[in-house]
Amino acid sequence: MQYWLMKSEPDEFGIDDLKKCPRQTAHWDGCRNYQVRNMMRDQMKVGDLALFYHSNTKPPGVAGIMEIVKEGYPDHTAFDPEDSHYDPKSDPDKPRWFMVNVKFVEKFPRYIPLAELKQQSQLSDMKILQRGNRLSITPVSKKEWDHIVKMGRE
DNA sequence: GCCAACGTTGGC
DNA sequence: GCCAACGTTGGC
Repeated sequence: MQYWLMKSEPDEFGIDDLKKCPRQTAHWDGCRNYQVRNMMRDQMKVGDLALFYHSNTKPPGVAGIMEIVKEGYPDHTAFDPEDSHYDPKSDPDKPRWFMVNVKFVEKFPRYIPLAELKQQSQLSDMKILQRGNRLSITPVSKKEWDHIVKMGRE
């Protein structure tokens, strides 16, 4: 079982939106980055847990936990010319982009701002804290996971 | 295969 | 709104 951190802009889709979805489940569509595509297609497994990270908001930070409930499958929004994530180079017969389904697990009683994560020496290796990191999904170690969950539940 | 130009991400 | 970092594109 693995742990992840998944970024989304709450103006587009935040943890409260996920909670309001039918069965509190949604597909994580729109990723157009190959490294992230590979993680969703090859590595993320049902039962894995992920931190829901709110990016491009004030302040950015970790809002809660979700669970992977469906493994990588073609991102159909790439086939739809009307969709903002449309990619004509992705063919339904040979899909270029993949997504997973996630289910709401928990919203932390306490939102953890990025600035606070940066203060934790135990978290200094986290991908999200490395400069220049732009991946929307990154793996999280068990140690980092436990530390962050503890902060969120304080 | 190189690399300049361009687009996007995302914190500040 | 700015801009650093990084990915992608496309001419050569």
